[in-house]
Amino acid sequence: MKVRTAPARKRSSGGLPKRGPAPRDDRNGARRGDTTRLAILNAAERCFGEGGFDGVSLRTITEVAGVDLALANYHFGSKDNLLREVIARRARIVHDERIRALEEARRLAGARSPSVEAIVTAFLEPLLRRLINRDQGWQHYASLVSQLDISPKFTVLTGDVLDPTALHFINALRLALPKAAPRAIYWGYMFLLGSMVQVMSATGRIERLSHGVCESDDIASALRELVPFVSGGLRALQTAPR
Amino acid sequence: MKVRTAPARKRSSGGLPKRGPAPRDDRNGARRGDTTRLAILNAAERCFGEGGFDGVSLRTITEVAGVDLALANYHFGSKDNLLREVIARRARIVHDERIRALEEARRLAGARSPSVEAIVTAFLEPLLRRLINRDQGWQHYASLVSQLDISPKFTVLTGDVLDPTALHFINALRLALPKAAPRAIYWGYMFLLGSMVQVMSATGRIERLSHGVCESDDIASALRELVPFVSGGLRALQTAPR
DNA sequence: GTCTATAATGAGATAGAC
DNA sequence: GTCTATCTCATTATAGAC
Repeated sequence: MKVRTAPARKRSSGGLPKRGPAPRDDRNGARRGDTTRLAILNAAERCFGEGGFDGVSLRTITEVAGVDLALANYHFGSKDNLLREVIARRARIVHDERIRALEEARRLAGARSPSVEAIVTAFLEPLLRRLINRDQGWQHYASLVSQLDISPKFTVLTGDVLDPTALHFINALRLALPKAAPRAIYWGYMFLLGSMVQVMSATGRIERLSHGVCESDDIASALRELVPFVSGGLRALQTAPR
Repeated sequence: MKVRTAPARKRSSGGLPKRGPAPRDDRNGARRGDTTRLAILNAAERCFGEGGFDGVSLRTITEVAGVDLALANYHFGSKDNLLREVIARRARIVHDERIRALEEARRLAGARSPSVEAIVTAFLEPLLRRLINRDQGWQHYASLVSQLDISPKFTVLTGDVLDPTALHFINALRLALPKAAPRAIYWGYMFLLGSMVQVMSATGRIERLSHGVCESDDIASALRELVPFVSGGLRALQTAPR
């Protein structure tokens, strides 16, 4: 995947669009193009989540969106950039909510550090709650992010968007686990990510392994195991011999 | 990815090849085609690991292998089947060694169950040890398996090969953690997988996050954190409120 | 902003000579 | 078993009419 500069859509040039008054097609005042744009964005999210970035073509995406093929490039410039915008849209929301949850945990803890459980929950809940609510868009987003997280090709892209969140929580964990070495905290954060990703990727594997005792899309149950697992794991890093 | 029946290579038809005596090209008695076959297998492993299954073409793979394009289909029938053989080759080895390590742990534990640490180590070590030794083939394999593990499209393929191992270790964990609910064990195994996958995928992300304190390819250090993390996490599942 | 049409390239797979 | 050549179809992206 080559990283290119985004062409086409000239919207951020500061002022108003050069053309005449924007045509409206619903009573909320959205421009006509915005609904196509949104349709492509949603279709791309679903297709990328199910098939992976390289496994899905713009043709498929625009078909699913019910729009013309050429509109993908018109609105997003390139497939790469479409992926970027798919990620950015929801990543912003999760980031903000995680930071707010972390601040709330700090407020509740007063002068002391929040517990590991509180920090881990502040990280996991904002995204997993939306999966518990069975929001399809978020489910596809979660599946996509999981795949990008593992793939060596996409770390640059995901890093730009996800690293700021990571640094906040690594810092919080450091304070909550004063006896753990920095190295342990960094790896611990990766393990937290990895465990979460297994829950988010919804591959259906746990159904097979458990003969139906567990279900990939029962995120509420998974979260009840995930928080103690990760918290217990992080605590164990404090006492590990080194 | 369509699952197809593998054509072309007629070797398993029971008897000897129909053609005359196999041409030899080295003193170990390998047939000429076997070295091409191996070259393709190795190139595919590397390319798939770095670019993902859909991100790499047979053209690229055969170029890397230094052989003609048509030979990929001649020897493996299809791209799908090539992937299958790439995985199967090493999965067998890891499976066998994991089972042997588990049996050894049982022998050492005598009448009691092996410790969680011993079970987790028996699972992790056979594969991670090869990464510690910086074996490039295994590194690419590990990266590939990590990606397949997350992708919804490939669970059927990976399941066939990897599920038997999983069931053995889930069973062992059940005995080592008698107070944990079955549900907790299944999810715990997934979290173990997820944490391991983060170590194996070697995306370089931890370098960025830790400003060089940790390194993606320092698997020995990662393993020293991974075993206590996972073991502590699994133990915490026993006492989790439900 | 949307459409038709097409450029330009790449994909997996195969037929047939050697 | 290997190679050349090619089939057939899909790919991203763009040009230009409306």
